[in-house]
Parts: sequence; structure tokens; C-alpha cells
Amino acid sequence: MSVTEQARRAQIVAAAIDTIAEEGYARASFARIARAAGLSSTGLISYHFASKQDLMDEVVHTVLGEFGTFVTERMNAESGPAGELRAFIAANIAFVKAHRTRMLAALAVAAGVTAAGPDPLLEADLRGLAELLRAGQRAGEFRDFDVDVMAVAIRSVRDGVLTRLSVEPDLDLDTYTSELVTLFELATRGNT
Amino acid sequence: MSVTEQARRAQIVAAAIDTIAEEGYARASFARIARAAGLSSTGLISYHFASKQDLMDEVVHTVLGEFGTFVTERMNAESGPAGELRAFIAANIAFVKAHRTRMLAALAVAAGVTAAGPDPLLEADLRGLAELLRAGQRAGEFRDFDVDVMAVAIRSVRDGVLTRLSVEPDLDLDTYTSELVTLFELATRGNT
Amino acid sequence: MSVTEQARRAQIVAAAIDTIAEEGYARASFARIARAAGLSSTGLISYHFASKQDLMDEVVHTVLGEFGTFVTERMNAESGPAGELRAFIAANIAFVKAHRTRMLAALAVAAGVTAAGPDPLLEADLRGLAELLRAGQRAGEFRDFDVDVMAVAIRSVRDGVLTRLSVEPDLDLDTYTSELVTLFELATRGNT
Amino acid sequence: MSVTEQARRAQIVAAAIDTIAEEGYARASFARIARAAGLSSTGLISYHFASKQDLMDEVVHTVLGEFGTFVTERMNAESGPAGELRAFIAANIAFVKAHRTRMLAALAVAAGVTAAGPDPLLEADLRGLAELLRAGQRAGEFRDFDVDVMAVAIRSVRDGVLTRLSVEPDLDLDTYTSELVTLFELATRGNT
DNA sequence: CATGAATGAGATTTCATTCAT
DNA sequence: GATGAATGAAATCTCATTCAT
Repeated sequence: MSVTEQARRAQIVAAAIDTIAEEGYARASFARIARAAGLSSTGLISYHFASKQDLMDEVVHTVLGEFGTFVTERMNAESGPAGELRAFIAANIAFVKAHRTRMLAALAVAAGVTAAGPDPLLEADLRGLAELLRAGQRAGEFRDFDVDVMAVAIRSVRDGVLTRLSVEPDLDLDTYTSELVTLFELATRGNT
Repeated sequence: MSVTEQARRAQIVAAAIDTIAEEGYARASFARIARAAGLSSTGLISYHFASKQDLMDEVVHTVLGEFGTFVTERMNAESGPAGELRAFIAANIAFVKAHRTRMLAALAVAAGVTAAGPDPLLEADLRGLAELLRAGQRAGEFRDFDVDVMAVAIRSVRDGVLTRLSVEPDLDLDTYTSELVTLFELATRGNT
Repeated sequence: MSVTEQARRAQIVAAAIDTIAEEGYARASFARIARAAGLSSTGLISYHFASKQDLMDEVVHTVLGEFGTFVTERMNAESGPAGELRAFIAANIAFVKAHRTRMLAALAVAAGVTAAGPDPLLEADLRGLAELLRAGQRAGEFRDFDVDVMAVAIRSVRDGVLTRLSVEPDLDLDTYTSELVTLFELATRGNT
Repeated sequence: MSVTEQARRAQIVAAAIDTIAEEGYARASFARIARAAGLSSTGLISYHFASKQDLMDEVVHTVLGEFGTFVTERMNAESGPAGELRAFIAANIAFVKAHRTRMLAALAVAAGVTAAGPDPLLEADLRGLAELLRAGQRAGEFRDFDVDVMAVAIRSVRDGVLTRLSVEPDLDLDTYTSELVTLFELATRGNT
């Protein structure tokens, strides 16, 4: 592949990422991507990519490639699993912080997680969860963590299990239940 | 709103849920929903719902309403925040287990979480994470949890933070980093 | 199927026939057919026909249906194979005479015979053949037929064999050679 | 025109013939022809041919040139119109036998005869015609020819007249009717 | 001469929505 | 309330042709 071709592909991929991040995956049509890239025609995208799927594959590959490099570097700086896990989590968030739109675009394509507007019902749920956690802290049953972060974590895991289930339909949900109950018990319990 | 009207709306919402669950959100067009509902025209959907957004709002409202009732009932059976949290987590998964497709449909609309096929890169990531956890268990640094569940949990939280970020762009990611590092340290560390 | 629907389909089929006849099969796009039918959008064609193939199938079916009825009626008026064959040939040409464009459109779709412009080389060929036939008449070897008709017939059979060959690749061409040589010998030889 | 230029044109024409023969005229795009020719760009075709029509003209010219030479040689070996006609018919089929794809490609372009799949309606027609002929043979009205060949011949002439009509719209169809009726009467009648 | 890149028109098809009956 | 028909915009993809290098 020539250097010009590579540059064009990269330019189109970048425009696709921006478009997905700004307008959502569903609205990331060739027309919008071409406009974002300053191309004269959607035909040019078809010229460089065999299909829309091909373009989206490259979007995912590009971002997850950067992401993987970023995370791996930070994990290698640590020794021992516990340190590596700390590094993994921190690096994940650090990458998200630095490349929010890129990462959102990649997940929108690969994991089907799109940036939906704040749904009132889901927000209420989250607030209710935070209140429960705060009550637990006041009662001395929970340690002193950030209740909003914990609420997001709990709900994220719920959603993550659901998504996982669509990939692996035969998941043993009883195991998930007991494991996750234990997980958050350990993560929340007071020091007593 | 008349009884007939309510019944029709419910019928259409049910068909929409089925269609989203079976064909995915992107393919849930009025034509397919009408076919699933046994309606003779897509015009009937437009007659009963102001717009597609309106229908989708009702889809979310319906399922999350059922979900809320289900979870709240199980939480009320417990007393004390710790018990309620356990009940919350267990009830979440129990509902998912019982109403997988309904819940997937609701999340597809509300949270933009669609059932994407298993992306090779993401699967590899998950396996790598599981291996790290297993290594930590062998080294005695981690307790004896199910590594697959924990890996899903960790990644889910990463994705959840990202999604949260698109709703609340000014999230304090440094707090998230330290809180989540602590969360998973407590959740994974050995008994020593 | 409602009467309105039938009428619309018939109107679209008629417009398709006209368009194919006037502009050729290759140029008979939905846009041109819609324009010919006075429709507001190509979407209406897609609304009434599942695909372009579906429309074209109906074009063929419609015309060949009319054609079949026409020919069969005239053949039934005769008794005995020789009379029926005469009726068949005459009816064929009579139908072509009356419904030239319809028949051309049907053949364009079904048999891949499109109205090509007069190619100089093919025209020269035809003239050469006519001259040969005229020479034979002058020499008394051939009977007194219309040389242009005979030339068209001979060439048509050649093309027909070729087309047939693409449908039935294992055709026994040696049989075809001897049979056709005999056929045209009988058809052309003088009365001596 | 330089030798190189001639070679390139010939190469492209050959690739066009192959592509038309293998994929059909409608699918013989510059992209496919370039690929078949092993060219790196469709631009090269445009460089050597003024337009697609120009290329197709050369396709026809090339094949019909070879064809003409082949047929003329065999006709010259005969003396007298009747022998020449025999030679013409035999040579036509012999060329078709030897260069089926080339000839099909040329006719696809020049005469609009493309290799269409076997249309059920047309096949039924042909079988009906063959049965009529066989009935005539059994009744002693027809001589002992191959009914399939005769059926193909009769239908080919009908199609040929139709095609002819699109080139020469003022054809005298009454003459055609009587001439063709006579032609096939002579070609089919029994020896009585 | 050859190449790869670019162009813009045009293809079929799907879609949410509107409207007369 | 329900139906079928119609609308027009927008989608992806293919195409012949042009042009700078």
C-alpha cells in the first residue's frame, strides 16, 4: 500500500472516528464522514475501503491498537499481578481521559456501546443506588468510598453481564450472582 | 387514553421489544415492528406514537418499569444497606436471567448497549485479563474468585466509565482512578 | 391484492416496457421508469415490487402471457400439425407487428436480446448473404424467394444456435450443422 | 500506432472478451476488464480507448473479423451458390463451436444477444414447439428431422425478425410472414 | 506510457412519516 | 381507529472518466 493511500485511509478513519464520536454511530454515514474529512464524494471512501464494514473494522483496529499499546506499556512497568492490575485499571482510565472520543468511537463499533443521551430513568436508578450506598456508610456498614463511582461501577457490571450474555448465551448466571455479590461485599464493607 | 388505545400501544411496544431483541436495534424499523405485531401498516404505529423516538421511549419506560418493580420488591425484603445491596445485585442478575431479551432491548435503546457480535480484539483482551488474574491467584496475591467473572466485571466498569463520561463530560477521572483501583484491590486481594 | 395495487403495478409494468423499448434494457433504471410512469419517487416502485428482478419478471410474464394467448388462439383455429405450424409462424409475426415494443421489451429481459443499433459489420454480412442468395437464384440453383428475408432467417438461426448454446452448453453441434444445412437446402433449392 | 500500443489494445480487447464471456456484458466494467487483463488501473483502458464504446467497437471488430476470415475461407473452397450456402452455414457453426466465448462476446455487444439464463416461459415454449413438430412427424405430414433443432430454428427466426425490426422499423412484415411460412413448409414437409 | 487517486453522477433499496378513505 | 398508498430523503456502492505525477 502506497504512502498516499495509507495517508488517505488514515484521514478517512480519523474522520469516521470524529463523526461517530460527535454524531453517534447510527448517524455516521459515508456522507457525513466524507464531509468531515473534506472529501468531494462518498465514492472516495468506497475507493479506499471495500465496504462500510471494512472501514469500521479499521476504526476499531486503529483505536484498540493504540489503546493496547498504551495499556501494555504501563502494565510492563509494574511487576507482580496486583501491581499489574492496578496499572491496568489506571491505564484504562488514563487512556479514556486522553482519547475519550477515539475510545468511544471504537466501543460504539466493536461493543455496540453508543453515547446515548442521559435517560431520566437510568439517572434516577443511579441516584437511588448512590443513596443506598450513602446510607450504608452512615450506618457504618460500608467503608468510606465515593458513592457515585461505586454506583457507576455496580451498574456498569450489571450492563456488562447483560452484554456478555448476548455473546455467550450459556453463561452460568448463578455463579455470576454469587461472585458479584462477594465482589461488591468486599469492595464496600466497613473496616470493622 | 382509551382502553383500546392502551392495548394497541402495548401491543406495538411488545412487538418493538421482540424485534429489537431478535434483529438488533439498527434493524428495528417500523416495517419490521409492524410485521412482528401483525399490523397491516406502519401507518398505525405513527398513528399511535408521535415519532419513532416516542415509541422507543415507551419501550424503555415499559421494561425499566418492570425491572424497577422487580428489583425494589427484592430489596424491600432485606433490611440494612448491606443486605439491600446484595439483594440489588442478585435481583439485577435474576431479572436479566428471566427477561434477557426485554432487558437487552431496553438497554439497546436507553444506554446504547447493543448485542454486538464477539469482536476478536475484545475477546483477546478479556482472555488476557483472566490470565493475569489467574497468575495472581497462583502467586497467592489474589483470593480464590472466578477469574472470568472478575475479568468481565473489570472490563464492564471500564466501559461503564466511558459511557458515563459521554453523559457527564466533566467527570473527575482522577477520583475514578483511585476509587476503582481501591475497589478492585479489595475485591481481589488474598486473605493474608 | 387490491384493485388499486393491481392498477399501480400494471402502470409501472407498462412504464417499464415503454422505457425498455425506447431506451434499451441497460438504461431502464428505476429513475427513468418512474419518470415514464409519472411517479413522484423511485421509492414507489420499490413499494410495489420486491426488487428490480421482481419487476422485470412481471414484465416478461405480462408480455409473454399476452403473446401466448394470441398465438394459441390462432393455432387452435387450425387442425393438423402443418396448419398449426403455419399458424404459429404467422401468429408470431402478427403479434410482433401489433405489439412490437412490448415484445421487444420482453425479449430484452427474458432472452437478453436488446435492440442494438445497426452495426456496420453485421449489416455488411447480411448484404453479402443476400447477394449470394441472389446469385444462386440467377444461376437457377435457388427458387424464387425474397433474398432479404432468407438472409435474415439464416443469420437469425446462427445467432439462435449461439444463444441456445449458452443455455445448453453440451449441445451436439454436428447434428445442428447437418440438420440446418438440410433445412436451408430444402428451403432454398430450385424446383428442378 | 506503435507496436506497443497495438499490443496493449489487443491485450485489453482480449480481456474484455473474456470478461464479457464469463461475467456477461452488463458486468463487464472497466474495473473487471482491468483485473482480467492484469492491469493496475482502469485509467489505462481510458488511455488507450476513447470511451467504453470505442473498446466495445474494437471487441466486435476483432471477433467479427476473425469470424469473417474463417467463413470466407470455407466458402471459397466451394463453387456455386448452393455449395457456398452449405459452407456458410457449416462454417458459422464450426466457428461457434471453436470460439464460442469470443463469438458470444461479440454478439453480446453488436447484436445485444446476451447469455441469459434459461427462462422457464421460453423453455416451455420451445418444448411445445418440439412436440408439435413430433406430432407432425408421427402424422406423416413432416419429414424426419431433429425436432429440437427445428424448434430452435423456428424460434430463432422469430426473435431475429423482431431484432431486425428494431434496426429497420419499416420492414414489410406481410412479406416476412408469407416467405417464412413457405420457408418452413419446404423445410418440414414430408416426402410424399 | 503507466499509475493510482480522485470525481461526481447514478444505481437500487430502506426508511419514517403523511394522508385520503 | 385502521388501512394501504404515497412521498422524498437518505443510505451504500459502482461506474466511466480525468488528471497529476
